[in-house]
Amino acid sequence: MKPETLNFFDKVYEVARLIPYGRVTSYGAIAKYLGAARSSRMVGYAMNGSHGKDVPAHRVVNRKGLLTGKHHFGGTNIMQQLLESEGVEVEELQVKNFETYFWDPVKEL
DNA sequence: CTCTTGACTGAGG
DNA sequence: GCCTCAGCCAAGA
Repeated sequence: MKPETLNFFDKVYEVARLIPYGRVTSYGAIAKYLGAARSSRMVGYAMNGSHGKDVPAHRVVNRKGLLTGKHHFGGTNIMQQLLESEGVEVEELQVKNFETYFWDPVKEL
């Protein structure tokens, strides 16, 4: 299929789906991979429609490893529990050893 | 068309 | 390292 036909949102979803199990990445990393490094906010904005799709949005956090989007997972600590169930240690909405779990699509793909 | 909203980021103090 | 400010840009009203 032609990538040109894919919307910005769709591209975000595809990259998010490529995030390995037990790993996390940042909005900026995804944006950069898409060639829109300055549209990091759009990545998060796009995740609003990620529900109902196979997008592991819980593996996407901000550059500090903070689970800024947890409010979009039902309002509770669902996002954190999802990560912990994958082996990612999370403490107070923040991923521990973030650099260790960090997965950069630009480098890994 | 203009204006607002945001799951962000980098630079400066 | 933390806090604050400004820039970024797509989508929706």
